Amino acid sequence: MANIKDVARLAGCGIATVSRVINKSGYVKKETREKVEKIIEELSYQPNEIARSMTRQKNHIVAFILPNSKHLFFGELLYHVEEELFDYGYKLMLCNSSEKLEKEIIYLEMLKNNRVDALILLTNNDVEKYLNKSLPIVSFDRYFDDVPFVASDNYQGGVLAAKRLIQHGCKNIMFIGDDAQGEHTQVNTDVSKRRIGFIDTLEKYHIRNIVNLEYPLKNYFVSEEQFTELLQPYPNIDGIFCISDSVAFTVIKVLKAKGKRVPEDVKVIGYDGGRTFNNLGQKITSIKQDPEKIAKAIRELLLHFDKKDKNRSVIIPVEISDGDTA
Amino acid sequence: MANIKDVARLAGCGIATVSRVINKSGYVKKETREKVEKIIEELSYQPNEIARSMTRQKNHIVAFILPNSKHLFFGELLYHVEEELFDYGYKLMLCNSSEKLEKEIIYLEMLKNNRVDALILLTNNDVEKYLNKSLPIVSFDRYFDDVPFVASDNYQGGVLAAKRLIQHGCKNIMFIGDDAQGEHTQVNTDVSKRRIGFIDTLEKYHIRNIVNLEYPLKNYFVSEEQFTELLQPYPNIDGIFCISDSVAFTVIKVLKAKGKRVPEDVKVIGYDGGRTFNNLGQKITSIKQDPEKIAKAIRELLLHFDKKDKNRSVIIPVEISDGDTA
DNA sequence: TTGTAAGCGTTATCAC
DNA sequence: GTGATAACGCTTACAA
Repeated sequence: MANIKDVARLAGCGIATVSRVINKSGYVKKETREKVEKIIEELSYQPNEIARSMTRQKNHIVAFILPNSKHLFFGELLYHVEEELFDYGYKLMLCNSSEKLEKEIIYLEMLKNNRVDALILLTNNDVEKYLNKSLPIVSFDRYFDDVPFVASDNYQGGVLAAKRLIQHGCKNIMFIGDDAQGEHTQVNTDVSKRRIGFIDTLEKYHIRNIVNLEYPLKNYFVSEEQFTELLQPYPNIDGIFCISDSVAFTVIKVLKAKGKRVPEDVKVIGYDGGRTFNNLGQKITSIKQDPEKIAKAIRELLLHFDKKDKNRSVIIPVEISDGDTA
Repeated sequence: MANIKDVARLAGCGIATVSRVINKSGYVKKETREKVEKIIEELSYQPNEIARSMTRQKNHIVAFILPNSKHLFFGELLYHVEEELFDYGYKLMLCNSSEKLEKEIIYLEMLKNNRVDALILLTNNDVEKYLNKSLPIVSFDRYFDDVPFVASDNYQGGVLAAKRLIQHGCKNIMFIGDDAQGEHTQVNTDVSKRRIGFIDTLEKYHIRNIVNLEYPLKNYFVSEEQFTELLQPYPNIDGIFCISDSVAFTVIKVLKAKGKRVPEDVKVIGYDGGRTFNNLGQKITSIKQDPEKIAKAIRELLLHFDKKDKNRSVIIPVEISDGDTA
């Protein structure tokens, strides 16, 4: 493969001049530039990015640490983040953590050695002390000291869900979901605002019968057995807001198994957007996050990183996605 | 950040010795090694991977070009591929093509400049002439000259689907799906064997009424309008095999809209595994690909790449995933 | 405007 | 066993 020396030699100039042409930096006489460009074309020369990274100590790569790419919402977010970065000349390194702190730590170390330019972090683990704060970092949905974050408007999501249930005449209302706790430790998350917005609104409308389940979920997941048991003491519930679509699905299944009709007897609202690729049955009513806007906000924060932004947060609006369950 | 020179200076030796210690290459006296290791520990020195890539002209990064990470099957495959590579010390660069030839070409160029070690290719476009064949490449489901590939056993998938329909008494059988054509050009794909295995088996069992729809799909997708029209001439169909779950969903919806019961009146089988995260309605009966095994096969082929393997292919078994539609 | 040369942080080749 | 030193391919002073 041709290198910068080859180009310089054939163009009859020094390598610095070639470099100037490539980078459009400094002065180069028009004739010289054209000559160099011609040679570059002929050799179909492309600068070696590793060498460039070497001098710059940067490599135009952004790492994205997230639990996995299998869950629909993550897969979508990942897709849009990649598109955004691509448009701005950055590449994406995919770091699935499977929610394991251990794997996150290994990746965090690796990022240093690989001189990755920036990091997008989506985790429920407390990785605070492993974070290299001199790197641009943007977190999604989680608070870390001096790390700007993007979140969808979780509080408003709770408000919307509450209003919908109230509007549909629900009187005995339940919330189910924990506040996104990590593997080993608790971490501060914006997700807990779903609950807060929901409860606040119910109270504002003087709903008195509220069941607030803080059952610790794993991966926002609850099994049918668990929920059957959790529901046992509350036979009169007529409206449920779930912290995720995944939980909502379980909830609906259990309700049906108990002979309840959804939405006639009990209304159920999930969170994430009710996207399940081509559903054959009921479509869940859900609070919808917008992965494309989220991706855009993350990219902006990350690539125009400014120390002053360290405590900035960007909140992306949510909306209710109509389905068949509430 | 400490570098190899710092370590050498503090350990009172030359950088070559430090390098030997780091890489466990060549002879180093035990005492010296221990001294160096101590300093490395103290400085928490980690070699700069960019510099290593510079000398090696390799960077331990594997690029994965695929349409997107939003579709369930792709998201799963991506997940398992990342896990496999991680276990072997490689990082994954995610390259969403959105099926656009143009974006694939840009990525293919970039891979050269970044000296990516290897490439996993999942595309319906004919990128043959943009491929740098000196790089280890593994393709999924597509044939390119001198590029080994991994595919699930598409032929057997067709056989299984046929047998299931026959076994359930279907007499008037339809296949729907094209043979995975790209944006601009046709490309040879293993996916076409789904059709072949299916038809072969029907013929073997002397089924005479076969409707073979080769309607060109985009992204394995067919709209309800399109399929309504396609079905029109064949009111007696009682069994349908679809090239993907996505198509199967549309098919089932149209059938139901026409007053047909599934599976009582018409049996439908899809392809990919019937995974739709927590389905509330019918679960589709489907031919299931195993993304974990596929990922493993890809990794093996890629990391133990051997020129002799250029024409190798690895076929991963499929099985039928029981659902409610056939 | 342009070229020389000094890095960037490693690995690998040779002498010693 | 070990230490200079020359690559690797580029960017960027600095000098001319």
